[in-house]
Order: sequence, then structure tokens, then C-alpha cells
Amino acid sequence: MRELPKIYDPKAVEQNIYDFWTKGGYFKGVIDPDKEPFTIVIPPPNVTGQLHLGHAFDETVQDVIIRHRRMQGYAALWVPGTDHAGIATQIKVEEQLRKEGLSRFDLGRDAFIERVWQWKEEYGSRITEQLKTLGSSCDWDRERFTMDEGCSRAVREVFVALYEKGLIYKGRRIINWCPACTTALSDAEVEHEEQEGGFWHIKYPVKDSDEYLIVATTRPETMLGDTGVAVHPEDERYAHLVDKTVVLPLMDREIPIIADDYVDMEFGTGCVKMTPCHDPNDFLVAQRHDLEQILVLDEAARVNENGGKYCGLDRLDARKAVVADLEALGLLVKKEVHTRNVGTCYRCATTVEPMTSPQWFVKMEPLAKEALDVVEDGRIEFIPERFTKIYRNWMENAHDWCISRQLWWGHQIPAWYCAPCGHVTVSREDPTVCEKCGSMEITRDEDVLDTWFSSALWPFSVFGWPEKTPDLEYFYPTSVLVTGYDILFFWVARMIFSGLEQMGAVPFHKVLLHGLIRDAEGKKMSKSAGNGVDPIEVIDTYGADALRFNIITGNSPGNDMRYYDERCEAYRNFANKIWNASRFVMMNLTITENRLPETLELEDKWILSQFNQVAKEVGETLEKYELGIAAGKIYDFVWDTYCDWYIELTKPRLNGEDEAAKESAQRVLLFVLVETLKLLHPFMPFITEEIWQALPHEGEALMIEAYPAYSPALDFPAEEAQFEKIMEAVRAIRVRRSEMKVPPSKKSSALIATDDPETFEAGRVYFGKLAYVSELTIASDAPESLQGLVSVVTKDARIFLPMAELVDLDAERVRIAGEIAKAQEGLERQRKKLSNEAFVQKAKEHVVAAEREKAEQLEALIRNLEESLRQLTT
RNA sequence: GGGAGUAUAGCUCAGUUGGUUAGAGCACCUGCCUUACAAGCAGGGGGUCACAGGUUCAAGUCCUGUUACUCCCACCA
Repeated sequence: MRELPKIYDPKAVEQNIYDFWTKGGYFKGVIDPDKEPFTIVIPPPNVTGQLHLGHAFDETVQDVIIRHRRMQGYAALWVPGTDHAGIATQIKVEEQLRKEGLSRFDLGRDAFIERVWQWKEEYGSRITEQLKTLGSSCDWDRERFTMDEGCSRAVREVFVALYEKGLIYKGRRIINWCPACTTALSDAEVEHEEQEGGFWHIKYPVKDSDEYLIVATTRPETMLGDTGVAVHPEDERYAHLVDKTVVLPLMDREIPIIADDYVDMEFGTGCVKMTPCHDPNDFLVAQRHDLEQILVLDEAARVNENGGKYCGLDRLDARKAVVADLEALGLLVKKEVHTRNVGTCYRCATTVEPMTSPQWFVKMEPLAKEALDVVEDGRIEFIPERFTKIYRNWMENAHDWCISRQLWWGHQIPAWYCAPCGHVTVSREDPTVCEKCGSMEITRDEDVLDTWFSSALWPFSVFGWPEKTPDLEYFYPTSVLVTGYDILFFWVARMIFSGLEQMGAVPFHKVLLHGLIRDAEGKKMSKSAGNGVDPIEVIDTYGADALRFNIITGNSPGNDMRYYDERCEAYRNFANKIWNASRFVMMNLTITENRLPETLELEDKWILSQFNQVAKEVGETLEKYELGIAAGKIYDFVWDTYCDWYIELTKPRLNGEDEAAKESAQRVLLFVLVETLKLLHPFMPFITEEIWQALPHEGEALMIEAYPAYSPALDFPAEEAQFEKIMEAVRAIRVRRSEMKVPPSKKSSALIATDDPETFEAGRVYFGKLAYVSELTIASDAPESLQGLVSVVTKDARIFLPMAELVDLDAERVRIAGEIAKAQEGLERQRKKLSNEAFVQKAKEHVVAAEREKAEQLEALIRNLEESLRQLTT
């Protein structure tokens, strides 16, 4: 045991405690056939990223869960790791290169990749180190990286396996192209934002006719690639022109007029220009009508050689030029203003360009079926449940997943093209010859896979799959996945179908989805807005435990929350409260072992019973993943029950002469404190461990102690009710004194008249400290005259305080009459309820009983009040 | 166009399967340096739970509709 400083200083504690845990090896997940595994895999943060509050939220939730389960006796394992984050990381390194006046092409592929690895080595440990400051109890020996050897092998295996099954294919399809990142994106990687733009109406002259069609478009530059104009089959305005042709202005290309019911007659002019290579709808229509495909933009979204004289212009410059030329030709009818959804790159916010391009895809339909089933039949449960519907909606409508990226940083696609015969060899081992014709003239596909392809395999790749490792055997499927709802589609959905396809089993049983942390104004935190809060700074100021508690409380699953420093301050104060309560216990401690005394006083039974109830409720709420509620219950117990009442209650014994009483008070104080520290540990791991280590203890570490659970031996409902009577009397005296503005320093004697003198006798000693009573008399009768007495009334007692100078008899009468009126009002309500036959018959028994009791209590209170009033009046 | 969420005290939010007179933190008011803690103690004010119906003995909680805000999905050029 050692002395603690007066104010808790997290900085002096946290690092040491974390090192202590690490040295003890308590974070290790150990395969134990006698235990049930409990597994969490971390949502791998970007390897070159920095910890932000979103991570802090995510990791704290996971840490609370895993610490709780570990203490419950599960073989708990939390696997940490990082994601190579293809685009994000590549962009960062390219930015770095740019400062040196270089591009990745100057370095070449191999040197560039080498450079990224260096970058990863330099910054890759930053975020994991930051995770440690939060107290994350990850098994760092099992740390993985999505591009480490094992994970890369898993990626290769899955790619080849899906290819062999026909679930991965390569095709020229329309995809989303980011001209800044110069890569294809999946649908999920495109964010839509409303933008105001032009809506140009352009004349397309019908060939060999004076007529023309007016098409309306938001992207006039794409007309360079038009290969048709579509009208609705039932549109009488244009019926006579179907199957004729128009001459495409500027390009002088003759293109057909076709009829397709994709066209909305009501919208625009009812004529739609068809640009199959640059619009997903047009692409589909073009397939149906066998239209020509002309790609007119290059990878940087400049007009290419198919764009005639506009070749080389950026898409926006091309737009201006096209519009100007049309206007000059008198073909521009008008320009309207039109708001529409524009797709932007989720990484760089550049407007994406739909383009046809040869890419690799995962066929979704066959995979989606079972991925839906497991959620429908409860094999995977979403918390909160509403995300089930959102997930279903996405899964039912999922398009094929474009997985190839025109990047260098990532898992290169294991496909080789044969120059002579054109065959594609997809293989687990790097081939040297074409598997079909044996030619050695094969070249590897340059593209890499979507980052999310590898993270989709995370729940089993981290355990060594495709090897059948003992870890995989024991720890898969994982127990719960914790992540923000913002990556439900990116990640969660893809893990589900990947786990089912590769492992034949769900990757996790539960998915706990939390919201986003916003700033104090409710805005999304972002670098560009400059409103981000650095969790490391918060930890520095308030301590990790305070940040953790802030994040966990006052929040329910799936909902966003706002971050306030003030809340951290509140929980820093809470930490300090526990600290000082512990200090108090230690200062008074002479015993060296933690054992309850043989005989328990009334207040001991009360606190034990209260604790027991809290332990029970905390267990129940944690089981349901209601972490915020659980934390709140512990907070209330520590502050309101243990500190504000129980500690005060023990002071008479601790300061008294009776050695046995002294010791018994110590024992109960210590016992409840230690159990409370255990209860609190998953939420505030540092301070609880620090205190526990300073207290008499037997085990090695608090973090591996058994988590408290409900115990029938600690249940004392009768004593709780009894003690409530005393508390009520104390509170009533305090209120009365406060109303009269009597300072605590002014003590007064008191007389308690009650039908239950034994209970008050048992609590006699507390009135001095808690109710500022100098001398207490307990009697069954009230004094004859209330002259000079202040009367305080509860349902169980009438209390009299001699404060002659403060008593005005008339005022007392008015006050008591007022209290009677109020009580009577309440009683009326109760009587009404109880005389309602429907209520008595239909409500649950305990509810009716509670109402009856309440009525009885009010009656008792009124009796006592009336008695006092009568005495005052006579 | 479809779907979801939110609406509770001045502010930020809890409120479990319907069941006391709806809670917390911060802020505010009053009195206290009571030997664990002023990052504290005691007491207090403040809410027609968005609105309108309905179900029920009983509704912040369940149902229907309305309004406001937010988010997600979707191929209206």
C-alpha cells in the first residue's frame, strides 16, 4: 500500500500502467479448450493515418467490450492491425514526391512502391502507438497489416478461387472514373452531392429534313461521343422520326434516332442524346440497340483523339468550347439552370466521370443471396436493429463490384495476358508461361485491387487463412464487430459475403454500429473544416479514462454524438472523485486483506445490497451492449451512493474508539471499493488499475480479476428499506435547515418521534454528521408543546428541532398545511387509481402493490403532518 | 423517387419489455473551506417529452397522420 497524491494525475499513471499490462502479457489471446473464445477484430485504421475522435470512439467501445469479457473469463482476443488504404496512402506519398518535384512515374513502379513501404515503416506505427494511449487491450503480438505476407496470400487465394468459380470476371463496363486519382472507383466510393449546373438544349438536325430534335443535357461536352438519340416509343411528337438519323453537330456524324422506354417523355424535351461511353443509362440503352461506343475522354478527363478539334481540352474547357461553337452555329436553343446530383470521389472530392473501361468485377448476385439469409435468420444480428433494413436494401440491389484500381500501391492483380494467344492466366503462383499456349510472352495486369477487397477478408485472414491454423479454428467466427455505420457497405457487407464464401461461416455474430462524433455545433469533423479534435490532446489534458467515459456515456448505439470538452471535464472530475474516495479508504486502512466482517451493520447491508443491484444491472446492460447505460449506473453508484452516503456513514465508526467497529467499517469500505473498481475497470482501466494496485490485493492485476456479478448472499432488501427511512429523515432535516438558511456550523439537538424506534436507534449515530444534529433523542411520543420547535415530518417520523429564534408559529402552520394539501393531492391520485377496477384487475400484481404502498406511505405522512398541525394549533 | 433517423430542462443528451410526481452532465440560484475530494458538500429553480388523433386500466415509450431538421440509397438526360 502506498500513499496517493491528493489530485489524480493521469499523466503520471497511464504510461506505467500500460507498460505493466503489456509486461504481464494480459492482452494475449490464449487458446484454451476449457474456455469459450471471445473475439474482436479491429476495423483496421489507415496505416499512415492519425488517430481522430472517430477512432477513439470505435476503439473505446471495443476495449470496454473485450475487457469486460476477459474479466468474465472468456478467452478474449482483440486483434489489432492496419489497412494499406490504397488510394489514400498513395496520394499521400505522391504529395510528398511532388514537393520534391517528382511524380510516381519518375520513380517507376518498383521504386515508388519501395518508397511507400518506407513511408509505411516511418509512420505505420504512429496510429498503433496512439491506440495504446487510449488503453486499448489489443494483442499486439498478433498485429496484422492488410499487405503483410499472410494477408496478401489470402487476397490472392480469394481472387483466384472466385475467378475459378466465375465470380470474378474482367469486362469493359461503364465505371466511375476519378480523373485526379486516375483510377476506377466502385459505386460505394462515389459520393453524391447536389450541385447547380447548366441544362443546355441543343438542336440536332434530322438528316435530309428541315426538322430537328432538341436534346437537353447537363454535360454538353459528352455530345462528342454521342452515337444516337433516344425518344420514348409512345411519344407521338417524334414517332415519325424513329429509325431516321440526325447529323451530330460539331462532329458531322450521322447517328440513329431510336425508341426506348427508358426515356421520360415528361422530362426535358423528351429527346435524350445517347453517349454510351460516358453515361451508365446510355450504356444500357446502347447495348439494347446495338449503338456504337465512342470514348471521348482520356484518363485525366481531357478530350481524346475521338473528340476532333476539341482533342486535348479538359472536360470543362471542352464544355465551354462546345457550347460556344453551338451558339455560333445557332444550334443552342437555351440554357436553363438545373440542380442535379454529381458523383464525387470519396478520397479527393473530384467530380467523377462515368466511362467505359476494361476492369475487373466481382459478380454480386450469387454472393448476395446467403449474405442476406444470415441476417434475415439472425445468424448475424445488427445493433441497433434498424440497420438490418438498410443492409438488406443494399444487398438486394448491389451491382457488380468493380475491384480493379489503376494504382500501384496495393495487391497487384494476379492475371497475366498472353501476347500471342490472348489468354488470361490467373494463378496462385506467378506463372512463367501462358497456361494455354505455353508462350513466354505474358505480361502481368498492372492494376491493383480495391483496398476493401483485402479488408473484406480481415476476420479470417488475420488468423492465417488459407492455412488451417489453430487460431482460425478457435477464434473464428469472431464475436462482435464494432464499427461506424458509415462503412456498412464498404466493409461490413463485404466481410459477410466473403466470410460465407470462403469460410462457409459468418465472420461475426453481432455487428455493433455506432454513430459519428461531431463537433460542438453538430458539424462533421474534418481536416478541411479545421474543426477536428485531437484525442491525444484530450488525453493529455483530461486523461484517457475521462475521454473514454465521455465517449461511452450519454450515447446510444447508432446515434451520432457531439464532442464537448466540458463533458471530459466532468468525467475527469469523476475520476478524481474515485481517486479521493480511494484515498479516504486507504488513509483509514489498518487491515491487509480484503474480507467482509462477520457481522454487518445496517448501513453495511444497505451498501452491499445497493452494490449488488448495480452489479446485476451492469451485467444485464453490458450483455445487451448498452454500454452507456451501464457506465451511467456505475457513475451514479460511485458518486451518489458510495461517496455521498456510505463513506459519510462510516466516519463515526472510523473515528470512534471501538476497534472492532473500526475494522468492520474498513472491511466493508474496502470490499465495496474493490468490487466497484472491477465494475468500472472496462470503462476507466487506468485509474482503476492504479488504485487497485495500491490497495491490499491478491491477484496480479485488476484487469484479469473476475467481473462482479449478482450474488444472493449480498441481497438485503429488508435492510435497504429500513435504511431508507433514516436517509429520508436526514434529507428532510437538511431541506428544512436549508430553507431556513441555517449554516452547517450551527448544530441543533433533535427529537425523533417514531413508531419504529429500533430502526432510528440503529441509525442514531448518523444524524450528527449528516443532519448536523448535536444531540438526538428517539421517542415514541412527540413533545407536549411545539413551542420553539421546528417540525420536520416524514412518513416514518416526526422530527423536532429546537430553533426558537427561527420559528414563527403562524408560518409553521401555513407551511405544514401546505404540505398536507400537497400530500393529500397525491393521495387522491393514488386512491383514484386504486379504485379503478380495471387497473386493479389488469395491471401486474407488483405494480398494484407498489401503488398501494405509495398510498399507505402518503397516508402515514399525512397523519404525521396533521398531528403536528394539531399540536401547533392548540 | 425510395428508405432511415432525430425532435425530452437554457445547452448537450440518457430514458431497457408501456407502470411512482420524466433523469444526468454543463449552465443558473441559495448556503457551506463539515479533516477524501472546492475537480468538493448540502439544498433549489427550470420540461403540456415537436404537433394532431388513436390503442390501453396506464403512453416520452405502441399505432396512424402532420411539421421541422439530418442522413443513406437511386440511372431522370
